[in-house]
Amino acid sequence: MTMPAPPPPVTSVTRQLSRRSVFEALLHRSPISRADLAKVTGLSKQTMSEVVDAFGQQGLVRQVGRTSGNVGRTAVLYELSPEGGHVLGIDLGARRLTVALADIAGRVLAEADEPTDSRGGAWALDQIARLSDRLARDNHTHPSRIRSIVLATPGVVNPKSGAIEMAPNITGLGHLNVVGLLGEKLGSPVVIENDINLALLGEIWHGCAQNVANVAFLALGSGIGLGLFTNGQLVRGENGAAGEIGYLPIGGDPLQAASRLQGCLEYQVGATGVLRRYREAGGSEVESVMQVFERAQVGDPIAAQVIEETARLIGLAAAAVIAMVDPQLIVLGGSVGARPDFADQVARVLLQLSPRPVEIRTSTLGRRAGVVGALSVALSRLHDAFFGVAELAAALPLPPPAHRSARQ
Amino acid sequence: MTMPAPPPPVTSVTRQLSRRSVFEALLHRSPISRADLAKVTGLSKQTMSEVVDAFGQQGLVRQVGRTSGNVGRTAVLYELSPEGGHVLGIDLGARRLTVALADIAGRVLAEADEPTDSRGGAWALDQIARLSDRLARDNHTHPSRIRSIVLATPGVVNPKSGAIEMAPNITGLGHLNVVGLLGEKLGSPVVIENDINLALLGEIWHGCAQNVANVAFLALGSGIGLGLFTNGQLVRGENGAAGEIGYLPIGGDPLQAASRLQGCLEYQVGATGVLRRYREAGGSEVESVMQVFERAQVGDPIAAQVIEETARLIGLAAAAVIAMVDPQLIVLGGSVGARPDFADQVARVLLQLSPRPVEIRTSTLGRRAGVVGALSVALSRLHDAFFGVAELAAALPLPPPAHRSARQ
DNA sequence: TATTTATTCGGTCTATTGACGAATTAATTT
DNA sequence: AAATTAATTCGTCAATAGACCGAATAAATA
Repeated sequence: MTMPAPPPPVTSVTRQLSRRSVFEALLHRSPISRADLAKVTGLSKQTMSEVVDAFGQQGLVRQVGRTSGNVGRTAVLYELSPEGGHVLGIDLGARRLTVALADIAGRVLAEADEPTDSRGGAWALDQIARLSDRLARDNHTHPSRIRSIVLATPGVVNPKSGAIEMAPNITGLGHLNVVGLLGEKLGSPVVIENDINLALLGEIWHGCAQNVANVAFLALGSGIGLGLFTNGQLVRGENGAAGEIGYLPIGGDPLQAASRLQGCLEYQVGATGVLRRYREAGGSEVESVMQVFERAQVGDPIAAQVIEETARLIGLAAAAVIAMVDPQLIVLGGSVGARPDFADQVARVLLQLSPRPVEIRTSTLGRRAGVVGALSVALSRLHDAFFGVAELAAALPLPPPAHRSARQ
Repeated sequence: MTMPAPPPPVTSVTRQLSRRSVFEALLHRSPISRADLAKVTGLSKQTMSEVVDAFGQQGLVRQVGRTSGNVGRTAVLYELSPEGGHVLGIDLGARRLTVALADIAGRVLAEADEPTDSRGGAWALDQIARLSDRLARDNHTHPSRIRSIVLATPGVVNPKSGAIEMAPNITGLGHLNVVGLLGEKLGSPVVIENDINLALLGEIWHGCAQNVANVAFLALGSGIGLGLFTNGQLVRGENGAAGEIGYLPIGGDPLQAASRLQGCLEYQVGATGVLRRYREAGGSEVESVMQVFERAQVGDPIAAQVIEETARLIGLAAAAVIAMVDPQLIVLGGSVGARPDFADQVARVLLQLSPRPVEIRTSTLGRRAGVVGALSVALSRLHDAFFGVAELAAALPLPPPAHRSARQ
């Protein structure tokens, strides 16, 4: 068994670029010969051989056979080796914990889930460690091979510190240094990101929002939240609180106490809000929003009315998103939002509202979206660690504002 | 007089990087010796000399004296030469046309403005060409030295084609190929961008939003508009229509005919909306929003009430922006928005609304913001043309979603 | 035999290193 | 005070290493 690949030794910028484009080509045209790699990347065959040899020694690529049938000498085919590294995606929800394992090529090797330990906090972290460990061992991967871990969690994640600042649904998570603790338990760097943001990235990677540069993900479940992707980038906001659209001043008096505390929109369309509205409208006793939908389907007019109103408010929120960031697509997700019937209602509302309506789709990954998005981020972090060209990414900064102007 | 620098001959990626960092150092530490450049950039003295010599031959840098007083041999000091290239920023407003000229180092050389030719369309373009030409010649710069031009205009600018798709305030501009016509008249590449977006960039470059990665610019004048800057990038949206917050479903019934057409929020807080509300509330005859403000200042209670309501709605819009993109700062601009008294009112409203209020500032550049922003974009486009590392900027894409998963 | 793959061998470009001369200030001697 | 020497810094030269490409060559196969 090869050792885990050592941190790539310092190579010059240009070699790093070559390595990077070769890796990319390997990623996309999996079994491929060196000659073809040279054609695809535009590098010379010699450079190609050097890079592939280096990758081979690092354990990043492996041979997978030879070409045959073509005129001429046969070529050795290469692909990315699973030995190159593994990544872990974790979705820590209030109810359910999901963990997924993938190799460096993005092949999902395994996925597992359990009910979240209701004691929360440190217990949940232990549970994550246990489940991750099991997943790795069951797939013939030593946990030490895992190089990058991303955790999806509800709440606001500070983009600078990586700390969880508001985790309303999981008790005692806000007070823990999750990055540190989990990183220690699992033995590799952990990054935390908001679950809705990751669900959005999941849909972009493997779901219904592929190849779209401007998408919004509107999640409606027990609460409401938004993920924004513009210019091919996730919008986190200064404090990681972008997308907290529960606080949109829509659907009620924003100065009301309940609105200020819980958020004006969330007060209406959050699960408790929907139930409250149903109750206040004279509906019979129910325990979950799902039940309200069931009632509506069997002809309860009050339930239908409550749902219609919910769709109207979500339509307004979608219109606000459209007015503000002009997405190409809005994905509806979450336990309520992902219902096709509900999405239809929202789309109808939007049609009446917006001068140029935007396509609406329902999440195709459903509750897997978060964990898939976590994998995608873990993966791209791993790739960046290997092949990132950090200093190049920076845009050419403009001259300093302190400059004296000729006339002002 | 040296010839305008030729398009930089194809150099290798690594040399291009060196050139780039040397240029950057020159930009920021204006008069600097080669030895210091070497220290700052980390390049060797030898490479330094090669690059500086090349720059000198291109006319990009020039000598500006020698050091003295220090121990050791004196050093020749260099700075960016104005011969290196000039850029033009143009703000084509409905009322006023402003043009500014800067050199490659970002030094603003001159600025001029005139009332916009009211016949609009082709006449306005002619006017731009005339004014630009005069500005260049008055500053001993042949128009052919201008290498990059950015035009600020109201309306939606398609980010892909660069065409103006909705220019409500300037007649006949939407039907013209402005990029082509103006580029031909002025002899260098023209880029068009929405005026509010450019005002935002202006405030970020030289105004009140320096060194902030997440800002929103809320412009309130005859209409209302928003500029968004997140992760250090401008948010344009899929069709360039990001920030069209006149259509936010705030301040009225969004299903009303007037709301659908003009935008729900704009119907209330746009200039005509403010005047209508003042009239409907029984106010005496006025012609402009400014007059309403004047009335309020001399004690007209109806005017004060109308303005208070306007501030309330802008506060709601700001709250929506905060909920959605979590900026660090909101800049108020436009003829109405830039009034400090009005901004104070908005800030007060926001304090009551938002769980974590965001700092609010008024534009410091005022009506110059657009043209300054245009300059900043023209400048960074010029820099990119010289020193951009286009192919490197692309992020490492994730593996294709078509990959088969082990379990799904 | 024609074709394709892979390797080897120069040649070019870029950047670094160390040595060196040139220019200037500081210190010391006459 | 003037002259000489030392120290320091700037910029160039020459040699070298890393990386890339193109051409030539060997190998393998329809």
